[in-house]
Amino acid sequence: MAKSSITDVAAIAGVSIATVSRCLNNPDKVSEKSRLKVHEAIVKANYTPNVLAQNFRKGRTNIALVVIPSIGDPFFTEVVRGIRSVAEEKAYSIIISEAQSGSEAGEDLLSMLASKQTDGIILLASTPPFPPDAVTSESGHNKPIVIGCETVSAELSVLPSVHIDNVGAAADATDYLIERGHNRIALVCGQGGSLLTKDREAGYRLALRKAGITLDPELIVSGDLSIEGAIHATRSLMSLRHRPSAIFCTTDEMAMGCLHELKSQGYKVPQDLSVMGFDDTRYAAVTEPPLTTVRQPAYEIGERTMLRLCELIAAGDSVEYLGKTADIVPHRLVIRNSVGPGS
Amino acid sequence: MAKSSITDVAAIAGVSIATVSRCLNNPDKVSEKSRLKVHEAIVKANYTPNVLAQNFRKGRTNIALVVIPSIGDPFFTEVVRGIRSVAEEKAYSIIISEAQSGSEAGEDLLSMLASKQTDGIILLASTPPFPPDAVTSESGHNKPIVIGCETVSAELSVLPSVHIDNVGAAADATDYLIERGHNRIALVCGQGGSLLTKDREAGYRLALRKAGITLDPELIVSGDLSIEGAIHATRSLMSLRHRPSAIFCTTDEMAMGCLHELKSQGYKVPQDLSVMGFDDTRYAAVTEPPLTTVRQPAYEIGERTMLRLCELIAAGDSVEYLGKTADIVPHRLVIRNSVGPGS
DNA sequence: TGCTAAAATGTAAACGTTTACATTTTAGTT
DNA sequence: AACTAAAATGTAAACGTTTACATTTTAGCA
Repeated sequence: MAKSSITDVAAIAGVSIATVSRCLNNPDKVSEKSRLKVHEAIVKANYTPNVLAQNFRKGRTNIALVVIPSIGDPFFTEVVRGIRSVAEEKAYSIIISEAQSGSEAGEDLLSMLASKQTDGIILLASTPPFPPDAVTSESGHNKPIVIGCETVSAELSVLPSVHIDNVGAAADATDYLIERGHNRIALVCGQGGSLLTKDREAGYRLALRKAGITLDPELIVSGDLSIEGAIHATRSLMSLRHRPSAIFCTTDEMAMGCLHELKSQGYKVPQDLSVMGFDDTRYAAVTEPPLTTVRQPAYEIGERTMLRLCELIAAGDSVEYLGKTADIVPHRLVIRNSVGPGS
Repeated sequence: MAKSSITDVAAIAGVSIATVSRCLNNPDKVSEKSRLKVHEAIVKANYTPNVLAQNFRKGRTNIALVVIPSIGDPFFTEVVRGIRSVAEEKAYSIIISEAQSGSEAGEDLLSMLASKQTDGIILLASTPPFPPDAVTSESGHNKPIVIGCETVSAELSVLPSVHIDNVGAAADATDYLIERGHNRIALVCGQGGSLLTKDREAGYRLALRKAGITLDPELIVSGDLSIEGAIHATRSLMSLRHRPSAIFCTTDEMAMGCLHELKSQGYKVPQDLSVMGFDDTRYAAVTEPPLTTVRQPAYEIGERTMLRLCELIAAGDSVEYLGKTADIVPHRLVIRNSVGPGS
C-alpha cells in the first residue's frame, strides 16, 4: 500500500485537508460529525502523518540532545534514565552524544550542536568549552540549554542548571574521613578542565583547611575519570615516601579502580587503608568492600534537568521567561564499609 | 541576525537557488566561478541549511534507532560505542531506546518505531516481539532492521544479524567448568523471553549432556539480567539441600551480584565456590576476585552492526540486495581468578 | 565563423504539513 | 422569521529544500 497523505484522507472523508489537520491537532475545533468521518477515513487509508513534514512545518523535532562525558559511567546512565522518563512523558526522543570534556574543540561542538536537529540541549558535566553567549548570539543557533550535575561559575551563569552542591558534598566526604581520624588524605580527581573536578577539589581543600590540616600537593592526582586512570593514580600515591591513610576518589568508577589496585598490592580495605567514593552508583553496594560514598540523586537530577529543558522549549522566544537559574538537589553521605578509623 | 535561506544566498551571489543547492550537494556540477561566489555569499549571509527542510525533502534524517535491553549494562554501552563510532563517520546520529524485552507490547514498539523519525533500526538483544514480516508489509513501515548480539531463529531470519555463537560460547564456558572438575554447575540466566537467554541455556545443556552429567532443573534460575536479580538467584541456589560447586552467570552484571552474595554469606571464591561470567565488561577485571568470563567483542559487534545497517539504508529499495544474513564474530574464554578446581 | 555537443544555469514544481483568512453553517436571541 | 454571534469548514499560501526539465552559455571542432 502506497503511503497516503492528508489529502487522501480528506478525499475519503469528504472534507478539506484543513479539517483533517485540525482533527489531528485541535480536535476540539472540529465537529463531532466530521471528526468521526475523518477518523474512519484515516484507518481506511491506513494513514500515518509524515513526521518529517510536520517537523519541517513546525520547526521542531521533539528531540533533545544530551551531551555526556562518558556513556559507560553508571552514574550518567542513571541520570539519562531520569531524563528519558520525562522525555517519554513529553513525547521527546533523546540523542546522546559522548564528548570527553576538553578533547573536543569548542567550535566543533558548537557547530555540531547547531546542525543537529534537536529542540534543546542538556549538557551533563560537560560545560561548554565556549562562552555561553556565543551560544545564543553567534551562529544563529539559539536552542535552550540546561546544564546538569555541574555548577556553572557565576559570571557564566546565563544557563540554568540542576546539580548538587559539589563543593559542600566533597567537603562533607572529607570531613567524614577527618572525623574518623584520618589526616593524610589523598584526592583522586577528574580531568583538569572539568568544573565538577574543580568544585570537588575545592570542597576537599576547604574541609582540610577548616580542620587545620595543611594540604600536601603530592596527594592530589588525576584519575582521569576512568578505572585505569584510577589504578595508575593509586599506584603513584602508594609509591610515595609518605603514604596516605585514606583516598578520596571523586567518582565511584575511579574508586573501583582504586580498590582493585590496593588489593592487588596486598592492602586490606578498610583495615590498612580507607577509600571514599562519590556518586553512589549501583555498583557501590557490591564492591569489595562495599563503598562508603556520597549519594547524588542521579535519576532525579535527570528528571529535573529534562523538565527544565521542556519549560525552556515551551517558553520559546518569550524572553521574559525567568525562574531560578540553579536548582540544587540534596546529596547524602552513604556509609558502607570502605572507610575505617585512621591511624 | 535573522536566519537566512538559500534564497538570500542566491540573491547575494547573483545566481539562482538551484545553483546554490547544487553547490552544496553536487559541487562538481557547478562552475568554479559561481562556486566561489556562492561560498562567499554563504558566509556573508551567515547561512546554514535548514536541516528539517532537507530531511523533509529527502525523506531521510540520518538518525538510527538503537533498541537496547538496558542502558546501564556496560556490555551494551560498549556495543553502543562501536555503533556510534561508525555512525559518526557516516554522519549519523543515534537515538537509544531502552526496552526491556517482553515488557513492551509488540504493537507499541512497532508503532513507536514507525513514528520515530529514523532511517533504520538496530535491535540489540531485543528480538522484535512481533513477526518480522509485519515489519515490512503492514503499517507502511519498512525501515531496514539489523539484529545485534543475538541469534534470530531460523524461520524468522529475514533479518540480518551480527553476533557471537551464543550456544557455542556458553558450551565452552560450561566445558571449562567441567574440565576443572565441577559437575554440579548452576546456571543463572536472563529472562524467559529472550533468545539470548535461550541460546546460552542451550549451550549449557549441550555441554552437560556431552559430558554425561544429568541436568538438575533446580540448578537453573533466572537472575533477571540485574545485580539484584542475581543476588536473589544466588541466595536461592545456596539454600538448596544439594548446593552447586560452580555458578555460571550468563552476564558479568549478574556475576557481580552473585559474587557479592556469596561473599556476604561467607563463601570464598574461588576456594569454596566457582563463578563464571559472560561478556567481559570492563568491570570483569576489577571484581574480587577478577572474573573468569567469556569475551564478546562488544565494540566490534557495534561497528559491524551499524555498518550493516548503513549498507541496507544505502541499498534502499533495490530489492536485489542480498549478502550473508548472519555475521558471526569470534568469542573467547578469558581466564582470571573466579574459577577454581571442583570437588 | 558556424555548428554541435556538453556544461552550466535557471525556472518552477513538488514534498506534506499547518494556519491565516475568508466563507459557510449552526445555534441562539428577539 | 430575521438577525447576529459563534462555530465549523474551506481555500490557499507558506515553510526551505531538491530536482526534472528547459534554456542558456561555453568550448571544441570543422
